[in-house]
Amino acid sequence: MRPTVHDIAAAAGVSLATVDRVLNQRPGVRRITREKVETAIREIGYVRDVAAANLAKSRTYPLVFILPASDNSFMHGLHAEIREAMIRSPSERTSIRTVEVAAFNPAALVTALEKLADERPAGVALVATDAPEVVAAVDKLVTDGIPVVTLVSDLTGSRRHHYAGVDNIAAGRTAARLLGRFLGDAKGEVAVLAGSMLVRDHRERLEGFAALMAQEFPKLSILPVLEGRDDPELAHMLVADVLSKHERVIGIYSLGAGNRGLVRALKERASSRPLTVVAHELTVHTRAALIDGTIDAILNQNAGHEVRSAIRVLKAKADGLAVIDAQERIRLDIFLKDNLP
Amino acid sequence: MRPTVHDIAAAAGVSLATVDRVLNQRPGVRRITREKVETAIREIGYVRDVAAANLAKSRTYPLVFILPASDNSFMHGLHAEIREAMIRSPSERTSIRTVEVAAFNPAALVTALEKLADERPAGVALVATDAPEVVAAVDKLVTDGIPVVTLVSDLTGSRRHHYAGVDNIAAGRTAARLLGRFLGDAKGEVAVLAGSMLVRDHRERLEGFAALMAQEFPKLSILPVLEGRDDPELAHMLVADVLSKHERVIGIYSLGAGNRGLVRALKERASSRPLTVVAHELTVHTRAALIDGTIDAILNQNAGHEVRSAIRVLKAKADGLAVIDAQERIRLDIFLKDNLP
DNA sequence: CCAAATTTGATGTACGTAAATCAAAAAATT
DNA sequence: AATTTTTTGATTTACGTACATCAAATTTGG
Repeated sequence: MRPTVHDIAAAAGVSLATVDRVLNQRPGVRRITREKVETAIREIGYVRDVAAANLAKSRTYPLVFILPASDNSFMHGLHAEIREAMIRSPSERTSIRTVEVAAFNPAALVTALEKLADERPAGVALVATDAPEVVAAVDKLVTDGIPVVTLVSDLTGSRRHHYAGVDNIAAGRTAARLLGRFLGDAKGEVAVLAGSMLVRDHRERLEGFAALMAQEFPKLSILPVLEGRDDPELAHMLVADVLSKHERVIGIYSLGAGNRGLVRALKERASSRPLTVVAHELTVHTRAALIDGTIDAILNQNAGHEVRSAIRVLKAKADGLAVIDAQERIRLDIFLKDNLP
Repeated sequence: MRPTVHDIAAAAGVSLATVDRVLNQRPGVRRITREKVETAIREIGYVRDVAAANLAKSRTYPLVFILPASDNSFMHGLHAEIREAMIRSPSERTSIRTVEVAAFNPAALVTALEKLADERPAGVALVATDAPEVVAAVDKLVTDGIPVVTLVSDLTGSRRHHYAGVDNIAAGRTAARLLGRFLGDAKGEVAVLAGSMLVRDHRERLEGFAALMAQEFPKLSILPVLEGRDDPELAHMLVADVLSKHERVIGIYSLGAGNRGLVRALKERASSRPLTVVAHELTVHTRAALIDGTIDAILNQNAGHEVRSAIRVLKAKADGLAVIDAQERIRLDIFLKDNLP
């Protein structure tokens, strides 16, 4: 049987009330007594029964998700997963609220973060826009004792407790190797379509991609990055343009969202010269393109896992509990047409 | 606020005791009353607070894991993950016991399963050996109301509640495409190293691999399968032999465990002709070989996820609760040297 | 319509923790 | 030593559910 507060009391030779005072950091306990109790806790290996404690406290975990107001499949998917989590809220004792802020806009994000200081939620998850003032705002929350996790895009240099997202440098390198290996001995040019170089995850993917390409596949040269702003129309135009102007393009890496335009441009092109394409994020569009052979591989981050992981981590941090690191590592999914879920 | 038993009682116009009788299927309630209560439950959307219920019942979930006594890295890893889960047992209210049975031995497995009927654990997870008598034994447990999940290797045709493992046909197909694409235009032979064709997961991987190879990469021909019985020594011998005898081997698919022998054989070979290798299961040996370039890709199933998923599912089934399907899908990891965890 | 059987209600205890109150004891201050 | 202050103990209620007991009400059978 797992030890309870009664066992601590007996072991430390104090009353239940004193144990409670120590456990919940209530005042009115002498140093010596406090230490006696703490020793007893360590010695009998007591761990608070979180379920019972939450029951007694009628505790719920008010969580806030701050998301960019972006209109692409991935963000829609992320929203959908958060809605799913809201449905499960009653049984998980969470109460989740989402806040939408303008995308790629540090100021808007900072404003949203500052508002939370008074509200004091049990935890905050945010898709970070990478800027010093955002780091400061996040650090402020952390200092105030509010658990913070970054979602999808990290905020390096900040004191956030956790990052629920993939390693984007590794993703870029993986894309490079897939493209390089799939292209075999062929020589030629590779086009890169990104959303915006202002977002950290896109920058990191490009960084990893370019590094590995240069290092291992020197016979492939990378064309200047196309910034499609995750907009299907713009992406379509850019890709169609590069394909018509550059004869020697034999590979494309699409590292952002909004791949609808890319797929359309690929299907419209006149030349029948083979083209190897690696793209990010599994959506209805990329999935169809993978199946019909327009895209060769998709790198994906599972939004559902990211959301559930963020919630688990926030709850654990709010209670000062440990997390299972291996469980919370968000893996990079590689999908070929054969292992689609 | 989430409705409680009191709310049901008020809504149905009965006492708490009657609600309790209905909820816990205790006798002594008239049909009409029972229906009145059940309607109220549905209408106010009551769901039992499992945490509170488990507290009141002092409930623990006695779970049994039945594992083959195989001496390879993957099974060691699986054991390690179960030990980790045992450490977490107190806070998860589980009490986990493992049973080791002879590998590839239906009779031994059946004996172990039959013993469990009396013990009546809250759930059983087993690495299935594929045989009709095992199906019968599993179905017996299911009929007795004991939740059963298969782990790593499935038992098709049985009434097990869930399978915590990867889709092995898809894994085989994925291996085939990786190998085929990595080899580009090259023509030649491909060797396949398996553990045993008596195990379902190995059979399925081969099936998927052979099918996709024939369909999409006809210029690559598959040599007769080598059965290494997951034994490093035997695998070493078989691979060394096939490499020396077949000049035209340009690819290898290792779909079983015990890849230490394979790696050794690859490093020892004289010829410098390039060889593309896809193997299963990330272990210290395959990881090192991936990094040094001996292996080109590793397909992996995450044992930790499988164990945690099996536990979650067994607990949910024991309580008659729903599981989050997307969360419990065990994904096939594809590791290149760039996305290693 | 009465007795027996069944059904329902009322009530209390338990699970492990949180939180509050009030009294008693111990320590610190004068 | 007397007083004030601080510390500790004892006890109670609560969270939402499970489970048991006994009394009261209702239904059923004869």
